[in-house]
Amino acid sequence: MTARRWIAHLDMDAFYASVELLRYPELAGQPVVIGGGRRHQPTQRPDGTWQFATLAGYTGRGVVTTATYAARDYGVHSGMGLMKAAQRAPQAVLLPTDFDAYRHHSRLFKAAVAEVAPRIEDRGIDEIYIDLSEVPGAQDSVGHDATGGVRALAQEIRNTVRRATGLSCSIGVTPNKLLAKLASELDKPDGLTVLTEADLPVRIWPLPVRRLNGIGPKAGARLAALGIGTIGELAAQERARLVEHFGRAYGRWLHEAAHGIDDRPVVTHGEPVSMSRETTFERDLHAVRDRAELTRIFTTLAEQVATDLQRRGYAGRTIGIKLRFDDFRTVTRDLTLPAAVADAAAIRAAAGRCLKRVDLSRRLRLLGVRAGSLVRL
DNA sequence: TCTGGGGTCCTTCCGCCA
DNA sequence: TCTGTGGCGGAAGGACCC
Repeated sequence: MTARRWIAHLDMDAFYASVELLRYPELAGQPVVIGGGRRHQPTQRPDGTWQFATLAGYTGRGVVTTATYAARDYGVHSGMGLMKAAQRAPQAVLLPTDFDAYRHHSRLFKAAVAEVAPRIEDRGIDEIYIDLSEVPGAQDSVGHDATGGVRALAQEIRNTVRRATGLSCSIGVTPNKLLAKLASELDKPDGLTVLTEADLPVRIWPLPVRRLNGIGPKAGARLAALGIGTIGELAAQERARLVEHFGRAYGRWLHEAAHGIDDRPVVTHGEPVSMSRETTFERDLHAVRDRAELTRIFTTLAEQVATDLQRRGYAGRTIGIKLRFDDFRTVTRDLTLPAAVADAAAIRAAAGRCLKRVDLSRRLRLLGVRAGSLVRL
């Protein structure tokens, strides 16, 4: 009897907002939106209670990073412009993002999971994949339930995360990463879903294709134009038809994904590929009229990239810039150097050479600096 | 009143070279 | 020498994700 492969996907529930609720428990149950700039910091009244900003009257270019479930009930969701969110839920509390706090709690929950199951793949600040296949107990049956052992293990992980952080998470446990990612969303928040291949037709096929990790807005729209809305409808397609419309690699992937096939391993270590800093201006800037301000921002970005590289012990051989114009068109320029660099002056100089290759007659809304082709120092 | 910031990966094109 | 082919690195853009 060969061991069954069990992959878990763990997703923290409304992570940023939930971390903020640890700090401000009086906001529990209220619509709260995280996003925007440094202003809108809560201020403490003389009696010790907090005065919070609300979305009402918000002006600026920020977007919603996370919203509590109460705020989502008003139709507010991440990625939405804060101005639009303010129309839908003017009474919602607005809190600025505090990445240091989220990183701290991210480390806490990942360390807690590692105590139970050490084979973890990092997928950003609030989610991970966990290979449970070889964790003691995962292959055990409980009564006639062949998934009983792994279910108990996943429940133990959820309890451990809650003990370590006070936060809830949702877990999906399935034979692979693709299905685990889908499963973790089926009973969110604070849910646990275990699926096998046999559950595919009933639990997965009714879902819209957009729920598949790897089908975004573009592919979703193209599939819709072909009359394919659900994962089941995608699974019913001839592979050749999908290859014909989407190319060999992506067409095959679509076909396999719809049938729940995914052999990707859980990758427990990874080297960074690039490091970048970018900023959207409060108002659009012109290369000539706002030259001094742009120069200052450009230099700061180069310094930030240099600091990030040095702190983490890397140098970059390819330096690049990113510009976004007032019409939202984005261009990039790269320059590969003879040797990798990590100091601000060299990055600034290479980025400056990139900038000379761009037509700057339109006003700019964003500027970014990037280091790629990283090498360890 | 549109549309953040930090990433990864893939495709395409182009020049260079064998 | 002419033409073709194929590999490869670099550059640019795009799709997608958290």
